[in-house]
Amino acid sequence: MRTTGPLDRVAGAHDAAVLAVARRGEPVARTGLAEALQVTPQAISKILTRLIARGLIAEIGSFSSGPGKPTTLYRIVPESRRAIGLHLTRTRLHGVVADLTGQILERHSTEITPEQPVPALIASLARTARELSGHGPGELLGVGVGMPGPVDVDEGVHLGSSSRTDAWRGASIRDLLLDELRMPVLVDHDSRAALIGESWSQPGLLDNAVLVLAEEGLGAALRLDGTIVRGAHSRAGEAGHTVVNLSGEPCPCGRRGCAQAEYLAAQRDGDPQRAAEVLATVVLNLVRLLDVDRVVLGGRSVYAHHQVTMDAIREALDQGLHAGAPVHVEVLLSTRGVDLIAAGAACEVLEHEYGLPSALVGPSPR
Amino acid sequence: MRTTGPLDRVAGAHDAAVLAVARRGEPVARTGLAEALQVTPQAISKILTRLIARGLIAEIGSFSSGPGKPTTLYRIVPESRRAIGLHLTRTRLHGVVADLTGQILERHSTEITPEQPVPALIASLARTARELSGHGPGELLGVGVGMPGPVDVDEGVHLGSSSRTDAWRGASIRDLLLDELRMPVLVDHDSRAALIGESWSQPGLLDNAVLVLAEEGLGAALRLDGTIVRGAHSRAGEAGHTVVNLSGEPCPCGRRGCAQAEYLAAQRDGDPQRAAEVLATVVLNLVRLLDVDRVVLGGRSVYAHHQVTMDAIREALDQGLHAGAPVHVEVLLSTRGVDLIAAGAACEVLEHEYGLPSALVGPSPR
DNA sequence: ACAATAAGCCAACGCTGTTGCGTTACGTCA
DNA sequence: TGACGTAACGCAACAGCGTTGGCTTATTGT
Repeated sequence: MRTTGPLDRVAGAHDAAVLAVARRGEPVARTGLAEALQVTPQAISKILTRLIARGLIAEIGSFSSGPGKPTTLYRIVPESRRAIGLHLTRTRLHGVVADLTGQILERHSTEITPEQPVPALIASLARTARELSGHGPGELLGVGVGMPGPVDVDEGVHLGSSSRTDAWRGASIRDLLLDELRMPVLVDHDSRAALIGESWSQPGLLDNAVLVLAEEGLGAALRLDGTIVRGAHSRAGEAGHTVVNLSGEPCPCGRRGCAQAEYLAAQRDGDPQRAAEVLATVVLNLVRLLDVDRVVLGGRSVYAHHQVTMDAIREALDQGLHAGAPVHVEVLLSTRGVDLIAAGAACEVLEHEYGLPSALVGPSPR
Repeated sequence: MRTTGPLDRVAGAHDAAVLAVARRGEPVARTGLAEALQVTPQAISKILTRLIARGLIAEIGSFSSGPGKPTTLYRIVPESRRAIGLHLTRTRLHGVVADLTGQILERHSTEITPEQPVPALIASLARTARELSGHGPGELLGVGVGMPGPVDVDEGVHLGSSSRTDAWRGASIRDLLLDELRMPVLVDHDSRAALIGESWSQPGLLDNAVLVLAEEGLGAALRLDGTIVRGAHSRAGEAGHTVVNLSGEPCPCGRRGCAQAEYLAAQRDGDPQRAAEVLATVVLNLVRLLDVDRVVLGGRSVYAHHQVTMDAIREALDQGLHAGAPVHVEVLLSTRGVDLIAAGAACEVLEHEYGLPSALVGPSPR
């Protein structure tokens, strides 16, 4: 987004809103957009002119129903921009290239040695990014990295996990990778990247949603009233360390009955049913507390037992919400599979460039 | 806020931001505001001119340090606007008048008969509002009502509690009271009103905060990244019905080990220590999940045992956050006491009129 | 008394979306 | 086949936002 004038914020927000509507894939028309953005059709013309000049939107034809001049139709140009997304775990590095709509154009996967020191890690990330950077048309916007554990997205540093010593703690992954690649880099928490990715491809649908990610641990990301929640220290989403069983399993974090401890214990005991029930409790707690209307599930551990997991969650929601009003909560399994986080990281780069700005007035008043 | 032009959104946001800074009570100067809002001093002059014309801001003098023309100082004019706030429970009706800064000017309390039918309830509310409307100078903006149970703030209707039959369920309290008083009315959930009130008087401080309210039940309100969370169906904040003890006390909502059930059971057993520990678990769960840096406690049940409660929460936070990074979470007891919710409801009216707008582009794209 | 300094005002500017009016392209019907 | 009504669209003038550059004002220090 440009930052010259003061009204660019208005223009930028409108541009982003039009792109969001267009991203859904269906052709868009002037009138519909005017209604969606609450501006006059004439303003939409100006906005579309800007977007067309930037190559993000193109005309695709016209549509006539009844008398009068036919409506001109426009579509997003997916191939106009690209972004690289990298999913980093302790043992693997999975990367994708995504176009402007979040569609995956190319994949690349590598094994990495666990507990790799930071310089070697940066080299691996850069190698995968370079491997992917050749594929696909359109301007390459940058590289997004999604990784487990708390991450400060503003500084691009990994804050270190709470339960163990960590070779990556405090590493300024963003700055190091930026120096290496000479390209914008964005580093964020894995589940947050995943949720941004899921909502990028279906704008508006996940305005009030949580994504629960069950990989090595149990994490979550929150989108409330349209905004991703990061929290005061960029640590929001630690659903794995909320207590669900006061007298339960001890957790490395020092407390008893953390959801993650209960979940892992059930898995260790070979009891996927109990694990699913723990997950269902976490989900129901989130729904009750945050009043989201959509829940997205992802992560290897969910994919492995998706049937029992989905059943347990649906049952818990049916029971738990029945007493109250007839609110409907949709439970979705991520359709991206193993690409979930890598694609999300790529979409986060797109969102950073072309997403809706959250605040109108610059920073908060101190 | 005016709605004529398209740029009023920019102006409105800036006006609100200046008011927010001024609300802290200290005199404000052009330069400081320019820095806080990230605009030029010249723009601040224009903004202040608008606000002075509306009577919201006044000049109070000048301040000279070193050579050069002295800095002109401005202050908010608290007495320029007023709002009425009503706190409704099953047995009592407590009302206040607050000025533009949220200071309480007058109180009025009444007993009401439990399970009062809706028409009588409206009459009681209107009587208290009229009683209060005479006090204090300044334009009276409207009436805010804070009440327990889920409330749809957009429609102004009480949605009915989840556990019992309810004479007020579905009552359009806002519309009925509006017809009666011919004055803007705003109805919201009690804990949400409370949090808005607390943050109104200290702008910016509670940008990432939860307020936990322990009255008849256990409720919460969330403010994340500066925005009050309402949720998809205006039901966010049901912290009382999150499970903390999978094999615990049965709850009227149908599940076992809900925080509220555990809390009330501990109180019933005359064990304030255990009740405090349940509350501490709820707070720690909220802090972990949402990464807030401030927690505000309120409600009669907290005031009665504030020492053990605060101690238990501080201890839990010390233990629970020690393993991770050195993040500091401040735990505050509300200073408003029994006025908490009534004052909050009044502030919610003020915020509706003079608060920061959340979104830049009108509605969300469908 | 005079210079140096800092704050604030005025006027012109670029940008936003809006408004009013004219143009274009279609379907319909005589 | 041609006139007419209709709906989408473009052009130009407009009001309002913060910005820019130059000038005025009020204080301190020499």
